[in-house]
Amino acid sequence: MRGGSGGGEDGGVSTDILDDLEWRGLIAQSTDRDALAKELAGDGPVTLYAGFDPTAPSLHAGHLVQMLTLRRFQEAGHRPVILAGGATGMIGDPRDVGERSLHDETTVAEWTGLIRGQLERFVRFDDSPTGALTVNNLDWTGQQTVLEFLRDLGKHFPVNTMLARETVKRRLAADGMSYTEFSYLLLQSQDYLHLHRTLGCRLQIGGSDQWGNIVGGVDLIRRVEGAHVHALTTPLVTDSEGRKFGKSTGGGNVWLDPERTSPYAWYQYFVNVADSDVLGFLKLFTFLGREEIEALAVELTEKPHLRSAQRRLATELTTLVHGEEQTRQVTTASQALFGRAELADLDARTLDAALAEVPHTDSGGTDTIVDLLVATGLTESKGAARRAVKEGGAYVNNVKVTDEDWIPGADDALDGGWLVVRRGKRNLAGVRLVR
RNA sequence: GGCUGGUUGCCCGAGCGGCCAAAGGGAGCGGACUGUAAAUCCGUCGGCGUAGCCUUCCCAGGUUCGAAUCCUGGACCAGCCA
Repeated sequence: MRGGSGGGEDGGVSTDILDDLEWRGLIAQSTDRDALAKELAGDGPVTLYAGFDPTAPSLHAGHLVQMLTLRRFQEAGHRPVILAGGATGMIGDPRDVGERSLHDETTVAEWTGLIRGQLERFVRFDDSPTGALTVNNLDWTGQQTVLEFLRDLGKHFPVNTMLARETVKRRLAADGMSYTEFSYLLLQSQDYLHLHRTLGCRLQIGGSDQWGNIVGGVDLIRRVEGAHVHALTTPLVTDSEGRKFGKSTGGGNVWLDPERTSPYAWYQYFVNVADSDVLGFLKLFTFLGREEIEALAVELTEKPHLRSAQRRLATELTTLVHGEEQTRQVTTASQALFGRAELADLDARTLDAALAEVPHTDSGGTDTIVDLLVATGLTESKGAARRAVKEGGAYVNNVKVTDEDWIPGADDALDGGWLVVRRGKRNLAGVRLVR
């Protein structure tokens, strides 16, 4: 099937990438599927790309689908190109909800560098024909003049087609949209054209919300070059309640940057995935094969309380993003803190290691439970902390604390001087008593 | 450029001079039940030194004993007209 680039390097590679993607539920829309399948099966690697705009200093879990899909293609013998949107990030892809605020050049440049570093962890870079490349669209867009943009590029875009796009229609029906965002399509289309010309890129992938932008590039290439290239989108991943994947229950994003979302919190996010979502997520976000996932499905039905599927999902993804060492630490911490073992039985070393993974702080020993909840970040204000105590949601060393003025005594300290403070069922923090 | 309507807490949305830290819903949070799941039920949901005080209802002024509510100016959005 595949060209001469040697068998599946990481093993377990499916014989047909599109079938595998289909089975995983990773295909939302695509241009001529048969033609694409034929090209992918042809001699030599197909060069494909996905673009990522720097809209924040870090990527979040929602970006994983695309990155992992690039990797799936690479493992199937194709060449992935990662595009960092240094230029498009300055403009802003129109969303349904409303105009984006612009970030200044320095910020975008900085963020571009940061997300680029994160992206490069997911694919393999080497000199082989399937070795990945990274590009930045600022390199070919930054120097372009207004006249070039309007004459050479703009001429190929009928406004009526642009107006017919779903996002544009929705925005015009709601809050309207600036010319800036309206023009975004042209830049992304130009990217595809550029990569087609310079790297022979023949496939762009992206989220299903990118369909219009991607097809814009396909059309442009057909008009300018007379070539037929492809578009493939992945579905917007939501959980069974329709929430966008990668939003923590608190509402914020789950970030790849360990400074923003600790590896422990990252792991916990996936451990807590609902039963009804976990199998789908295993298909979408891991490289486990059909048999393994089916085995986990059986386990999920027969012994749901073990949460094997969730644990596996969390372990796989933490390893992928944070590495094996971190994963070992957070799983150990999770076992210690959520395990059935008595906290008092844990030794100082275990506690040190486990509590290092959760928010922790020092206390002189005169802080009340309310102060400790605030100091560890378990609650956002003293009011919220008092509420937590009043509602019976505050615990120290697994014992409920009901008095707002409770102050830890010397014999409350576990080995190593630790207190394990908990809010609700699963929000943990460490406090080290220092006197 | 003109006219009309709009801008309220995380989101949606009521309020139209005092009884408003602001109805209702959603999300979130806590509890019960479980399996660190879902569903359900109950509670909670601006901040603080919590029978009180402070900061909020696009922004800046003003009227008033008192303004989210009235007036003036400004910003932004929508619809219609040009």
